[in-house]
Amino acid sequence: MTHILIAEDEFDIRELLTELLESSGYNVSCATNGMEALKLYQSDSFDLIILDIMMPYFDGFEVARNIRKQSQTPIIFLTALQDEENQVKGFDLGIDDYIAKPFSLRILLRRIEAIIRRIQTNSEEQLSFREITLFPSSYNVLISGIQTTLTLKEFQILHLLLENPGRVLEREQLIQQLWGFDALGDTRFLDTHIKNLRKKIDLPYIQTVKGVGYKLEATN
Amino acid sequence: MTHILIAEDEFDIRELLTELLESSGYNVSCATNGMEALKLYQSDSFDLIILDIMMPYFDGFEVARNIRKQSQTPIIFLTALQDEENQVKGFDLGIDDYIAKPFSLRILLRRIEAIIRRIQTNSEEQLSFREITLFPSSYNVLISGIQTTLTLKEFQILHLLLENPGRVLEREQLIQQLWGFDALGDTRFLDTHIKNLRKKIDLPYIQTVKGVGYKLEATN
DNA sequence: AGTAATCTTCAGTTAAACTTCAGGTAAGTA
DNA sequence: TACTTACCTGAAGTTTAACTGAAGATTACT
Repeated sequence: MTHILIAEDEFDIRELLTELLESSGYNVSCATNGMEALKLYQSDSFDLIILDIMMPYFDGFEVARNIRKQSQTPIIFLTALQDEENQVKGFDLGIDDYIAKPFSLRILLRRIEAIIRRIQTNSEEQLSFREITLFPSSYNVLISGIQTTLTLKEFQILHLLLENPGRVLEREQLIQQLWGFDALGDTRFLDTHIKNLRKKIDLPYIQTVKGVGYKLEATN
Repeated sequence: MTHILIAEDEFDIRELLTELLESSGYNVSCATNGMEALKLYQSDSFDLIILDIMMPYFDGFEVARNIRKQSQTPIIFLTALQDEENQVKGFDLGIDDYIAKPFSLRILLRRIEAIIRRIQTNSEEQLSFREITLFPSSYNVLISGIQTTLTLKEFQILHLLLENPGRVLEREQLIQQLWGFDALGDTRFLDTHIKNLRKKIDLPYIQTVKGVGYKLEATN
């Protein structure tokens, strides 16, 4: 999970950011001043750092300079200082983006995503449920750590189930998404794929909801 | 040398940017509209793309969407459109930065540098996977230390595979990138190149994902 | 122009994946 | 309990995608 460090002395902004980022699926840690930020940075690992400039005990510039001595972790300045000098100074320290307050939450989120996208092109994403792990980009599946070969349709079905754990996927919905047509006539072929998939993963997680569809859920 | 593509219909801005970037040591190519930009993009390779949004024959959004279909080359929007909607739309297409006109030359330069800094930590002049080593600039390939002669297409395919180890490259994607057209009719020629490539490298790393494409992955 | 290398097309083959089928089973209902 | 409906399952049948060797077309080089 992407871990973000926020250093910001104003309580309201800190809370706002934390809430926004956590609800977007990020893991957030907060510091209320520069020194705390550096301490946190040393004791933990982060994928992205958001820094206010004007903070007590080391300002954003100091913190950025310090971090850049040791790593290339992406840094975003989020600050009320709009003048060109400070922006240039920031970028020359090696920061990745400079966002002026007041800022739009939507755009802040997009800019964060843009940077994360850029650094994460190499790291492979994965979906997990219990002992099932699926790697969308390599079409690999691990069951209890053992690589398992699935056919395309099986893979796609499992992919959809893993994207919606616990939620029932209707038969028609599944067929619509994977075959691209509305299920009109005989759709028994879906049963066959489910059967084969169940056999291969050999775990009781794919449950039938009679009359509706299938869901991914542990029995207990 | 870092190669930048600028697509901008206004003569003055185009000249200004070109001069600025060339004097900063970049190699610059220009397009005056969206279609020209896409053509240039197909015929040459770029490290960064700067797009105006409002242009004749395909606007910046269209161009960005098209480029993102085939690659992750960094894109910056440089536009008079300041509203939030367009910014969000841009970032959701996968762009890296959005700069509103009028812009400061110094800051533009810093933002460009920030992005280039970010991607150059990943750029290599040598790509390896197990006993395969490929040298992009000299078109050489070593297999278990032995120099191997590949044809251009074979080399390009292997290059793409090595840039994305483990990731499945879809047939259409491969054809789009190496031949520059959408795969419509018969694409059996790809099979032939893969066959020849497999024969030459003689290692079981190029794996078929039936119905999708090919990936580079060791069997065990 | 002539030759060699490379790329593309072709067609037969193989193998995998997908769908159909039909009898059986489990769940829900009266 | 009988009945209905939906789902399960193994096996058979069908389709489709990819592989392959060879031949034809194109391109590059001398």
